[in-house]
Amino acid sequence: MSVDSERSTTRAERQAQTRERLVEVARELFLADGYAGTSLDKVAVAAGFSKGAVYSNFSGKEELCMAVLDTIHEEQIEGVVAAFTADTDLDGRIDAFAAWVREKLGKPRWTALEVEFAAVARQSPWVAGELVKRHRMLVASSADLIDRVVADAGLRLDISAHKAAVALLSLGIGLGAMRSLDAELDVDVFAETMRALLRSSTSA
Amino acid sequence: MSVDSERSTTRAERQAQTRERLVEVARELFLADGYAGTSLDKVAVAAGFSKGAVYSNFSGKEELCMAVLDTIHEEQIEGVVAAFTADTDLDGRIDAFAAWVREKLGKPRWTALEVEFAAVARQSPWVAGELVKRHRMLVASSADLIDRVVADAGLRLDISAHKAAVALLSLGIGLGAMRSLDAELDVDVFAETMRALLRSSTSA
DNA sequence: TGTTTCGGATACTATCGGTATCCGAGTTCC
DNA sequence: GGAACTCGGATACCGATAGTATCCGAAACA
Repeated sequence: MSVDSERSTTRAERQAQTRERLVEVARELFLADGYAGTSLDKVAVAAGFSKGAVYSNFSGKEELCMAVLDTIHEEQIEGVVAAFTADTDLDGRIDAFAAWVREKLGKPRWTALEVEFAAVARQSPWVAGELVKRHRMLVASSADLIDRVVADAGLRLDISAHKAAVALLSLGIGLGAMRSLDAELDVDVFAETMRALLRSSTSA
Repeated sequence: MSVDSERSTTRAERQAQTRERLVEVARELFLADGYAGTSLDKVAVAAGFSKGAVYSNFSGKEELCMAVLDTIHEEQIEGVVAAFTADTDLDGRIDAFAAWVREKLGKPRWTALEVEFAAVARQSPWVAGELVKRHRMLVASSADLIDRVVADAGLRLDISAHKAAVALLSLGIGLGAMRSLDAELDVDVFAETMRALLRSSTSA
């Protein structure tokens, strides 16, 4: 346990920095070129390391990408919650959320990565398990959020909040996937469908 | 131009048979193990040929998979049209369609392949272009179908048939992708969302 | 200061998509 | 009917890349 105040970086800190830098660079490359299109060597070199650094910080490509996605998810959730807790009425909140969706699905590099990585799960039980965990968590939080927002507006959904959450997430994923293929696809479909879902609710 | 009635197979016929057999075997393997999980060598050997046979019938793995997907699409479209032209009222048709969706999304090997292959498009302009062509065709036919069915029932959608088609397709894709990860996912969400979309229509 | 630990580098292997080349049966033309 | 040619499919090879085995040197420790 050194007390050398000069060397500001202990070994663990250095490794943490390395890991962070790798995730940072990998995030850019994965988003730009996709999962398959990004080799670990490219990531390592772009970060100023060798492939060995990747493997001593992650079990492999899958875990690296999972770490990248986790940083992305954090930001996305933040954005959604912000939209839905905006200090207006339900319509205003839906508008804010729709705007967020439009922005995120408009440049769909993120959803494309998400979908591509989900495909990897087919070959990797570990990825499948981790994604299911995150997915269930996401559905549960979304359902909670929907419940709160709808109750806040004095309504009661005809469909369960859980099902609404699944529908909206699926729609977002599917729309993102299609949009990443076809740039001309109209993304406003999401907002309209959401309104249709919420319209089928009665005042509590 | 031989008139030998005994040799039933000319060279072109043989090649067509080879191609057909390759697609057939590839379809099984792609559906079972996914795109990435299926090597061309496996396909060739399982079909009783060598990799050379694949490359003299297809430009590569992508074209082979596209051929496989085309055979699948043909069957799927048939199923959907059958459901929606069943000789009952709108509710009955929706029920038939919902049942079809439940069956197809329940064992989601097909949607998983679809989504995985869509991810390939990111690295391949050719795949992207071909998929966009098919996708637009599918949206257009679906919109037509919806238009006819809704008009048949004496209704008028609030949302455009085109947008409804995009929404339903996206939802199906997204739900299929999620379902292929999480076997416990409730697929009936699709039917409920579809009803919510159609409920937001007024009698013409 | 000698010893141990371990993060990261280097060298190597295996897999797989794709290319170049070859062979021989089927086709054509005289 | 036989010589010349065509081309579907086989074989051998290349390049990229995920993953593994091993090594090195500096930090941590006693």
